[in-house]
Amino acid sequence: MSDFDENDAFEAAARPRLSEQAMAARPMPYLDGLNPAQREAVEALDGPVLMLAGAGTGKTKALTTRIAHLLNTGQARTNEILAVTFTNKAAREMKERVAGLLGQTVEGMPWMGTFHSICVKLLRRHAELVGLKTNFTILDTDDQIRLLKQLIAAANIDEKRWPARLLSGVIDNWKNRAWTPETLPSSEANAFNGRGPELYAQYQERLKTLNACDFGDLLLHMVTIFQKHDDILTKYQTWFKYILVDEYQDTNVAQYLWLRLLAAGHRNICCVGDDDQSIYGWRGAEVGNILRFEKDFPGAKVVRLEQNYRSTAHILAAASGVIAGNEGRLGKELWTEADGGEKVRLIGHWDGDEEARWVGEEIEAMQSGTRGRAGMSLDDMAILVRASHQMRAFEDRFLTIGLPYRVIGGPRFYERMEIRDAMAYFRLTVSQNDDLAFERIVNTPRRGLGDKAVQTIQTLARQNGVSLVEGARIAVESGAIKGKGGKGLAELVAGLDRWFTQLRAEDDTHVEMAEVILEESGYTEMWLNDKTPEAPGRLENLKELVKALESFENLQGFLEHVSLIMDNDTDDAEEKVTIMTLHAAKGLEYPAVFLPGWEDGLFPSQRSMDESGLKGLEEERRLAYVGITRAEEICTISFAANRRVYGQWQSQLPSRFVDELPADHVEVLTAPGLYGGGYGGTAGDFGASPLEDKASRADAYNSPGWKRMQAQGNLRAKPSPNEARGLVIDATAVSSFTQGDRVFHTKFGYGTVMGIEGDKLDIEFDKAGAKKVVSKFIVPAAQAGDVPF
DNA sequence: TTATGCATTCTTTTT
DNA sequence: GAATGCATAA
Repeated sequence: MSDFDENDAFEAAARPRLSEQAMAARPMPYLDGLNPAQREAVEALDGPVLMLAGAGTGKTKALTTRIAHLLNTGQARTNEILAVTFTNKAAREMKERVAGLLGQTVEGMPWMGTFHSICVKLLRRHAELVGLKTNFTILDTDDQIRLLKQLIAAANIDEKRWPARLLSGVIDNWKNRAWTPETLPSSEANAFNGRGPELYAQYQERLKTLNACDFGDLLLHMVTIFQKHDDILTKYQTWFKYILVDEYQDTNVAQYLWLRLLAAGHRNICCVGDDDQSIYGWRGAEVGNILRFEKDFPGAKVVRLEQNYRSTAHILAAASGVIAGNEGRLGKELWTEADGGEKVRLIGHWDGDEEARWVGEEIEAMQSGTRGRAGMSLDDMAILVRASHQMRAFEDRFLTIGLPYRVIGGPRFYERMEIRDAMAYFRLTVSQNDDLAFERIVNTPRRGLGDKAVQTIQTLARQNGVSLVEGARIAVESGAIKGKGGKGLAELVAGLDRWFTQLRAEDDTHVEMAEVILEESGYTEMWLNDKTPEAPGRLENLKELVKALESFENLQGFLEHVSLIMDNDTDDAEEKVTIMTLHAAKGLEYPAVFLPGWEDGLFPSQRSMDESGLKGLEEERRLAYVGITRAEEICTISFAANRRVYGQWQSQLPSRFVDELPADHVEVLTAPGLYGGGYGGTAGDFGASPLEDKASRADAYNSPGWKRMQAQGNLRAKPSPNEARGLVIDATAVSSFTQGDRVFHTKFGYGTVMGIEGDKLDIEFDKAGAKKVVSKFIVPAAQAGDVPF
């Protein structure tokens, strides 16, 4: 662990610099593959540098080469470089690539990581300065909300009108701006019905007593410490000789201050970013940070990377055309040596289901090779959506046709209920003071402890000034809780004590302990007895959790890791199409990209425009830009005329971004099927006058027939293929099934009947796994067998 | 205390 | 259409 330890760091380290033996002679082959701009960015080691790197211009290459160069020339040792990224994935990739460039493993770049992971490391050393102990816990959003709910209730505020989620957002915002309760400007006094500031202060107090902090605190506390303790700041300023920041356009004020404080020493700060890819304004990111860089660091060298190595000329031109609609850009002109390639493809559909169906067919076609193109791997295709609820239509469809897919970003592993429950048990075993963990699992599994029992425990704890576990102990000993609940609580407390001593004794590994805890607490049993279809999956996840523990030395280490890691890279061997949000796609690239749902209100998102006006619209436009520039060869944009919104059918207009696509670089595909041609005629029409065309398209959606259907409330204008084929049978026509029958379900595909309970069937679906389904949605497989899904 | 059914709100985007 | 919260019943 070549960390930044007091000894390690300041006793000018006996460790030799990488270079001292052979610096001058050391070859620099890594410089050869760079273009002039990249090379300039790599070689300008000293002083502030702003690298404006457009999409696909080899930014990571430049950044990693720069680090390799720093190490190779002996300007800095691995632990004197602070390299900050936003995601763990980016940090990992960076480490690997630096190692690759140097042809050796870079053992420990201890200060390469996300803002958050680096701040945790720092804060553990200085926790006492902000009233925490070094072993503080990091709350996740769930805990945070629960805590705020309590505070809101205690303040006699109607949680319905002023929900905890809202307050949590307000507080997050303040933290992103680096405002503590003490430094909160008066302009914020009215927030949360005027009670915001006071609740913020209470919340921070409460965190302190819980020895906990939330995500925003990690940054905020460090900024506070740096601002108040000159000696500490100086220490780090001196230590970090070189600072590198990835995705600078996404930094918020707190991160910006943190960086500026640290960089004030050597002034060797290199920020990499692209103002056109700033898509996190809603999370407090300030594009202003990047626009202002030259003012903040006078004499900064600005390098522009503009040669794109990723996309074809048409795709690049389409993206440039869209982003040109934004004001106040730093200005970059991306170019490529690649020639034309395919134009961006544009297609409209009747509704979201049809869109999903079409995309599925298109993917299958690409997989087997079309239009003179060789077959592509599913791994090379991605569907990028604006909002995660759009994913559903695709999942349903792909499940039906058995097309393998992976979803990036959905509910993450560590956010799942069973995992969080298990973790609460672990947390409580490690530290009985973890009140939030206790609250989470007192009655999970059911122990007969309801609200009233919990209240009794809380009162006892408060009266005696102890933790909830201690309160529970008192309740048990005094017999304050009677009956089943009392017994359950006694067992829980005894269990916690037992596990704690057992863990201490170290007779068992922490992995074994985890198993013991889940077993003895009755948690595993709870899911074994659970008959819902999700139960087996949850048990699987628990197993996976225990397995994940193996790579850690102890429970504490694992808990720490989990609170920061939000990755869910599942590197499964099978080829799969990727489905994810546009936000999640930043930094990634795929030969073929589908961009569905380009409809006004959905994309650009109505909410974004309502809340942030032109600024919001411009951020949406950048999101469009990010989406298009993910594509290397084929980019397909689509929109639907009708879409379910809140379960209600709504007619949609094509996105204004569709009109902003430069016609010369777009090929309009005529939609297949009955309604497909209704929005704009030929490619020529579209090319000639996109604006006029928009009107005609809109008219098509406002046709009398369409209006009539709306009025009738029969918005499902077109029968589904199954309805058309007479495959949807009504409830009165339920045929009877027996165990072992092969059946078909429009959503889950083919399967086998495993069991029958009344009108519900337990079915093991070939693709979708075990489900319980009402029999009226099921058809015998034979009947569906000739359906070409 | 828990289970159930009804009504309500809502869905951007996430370290 | 799903998830949450609330009221009522068991």
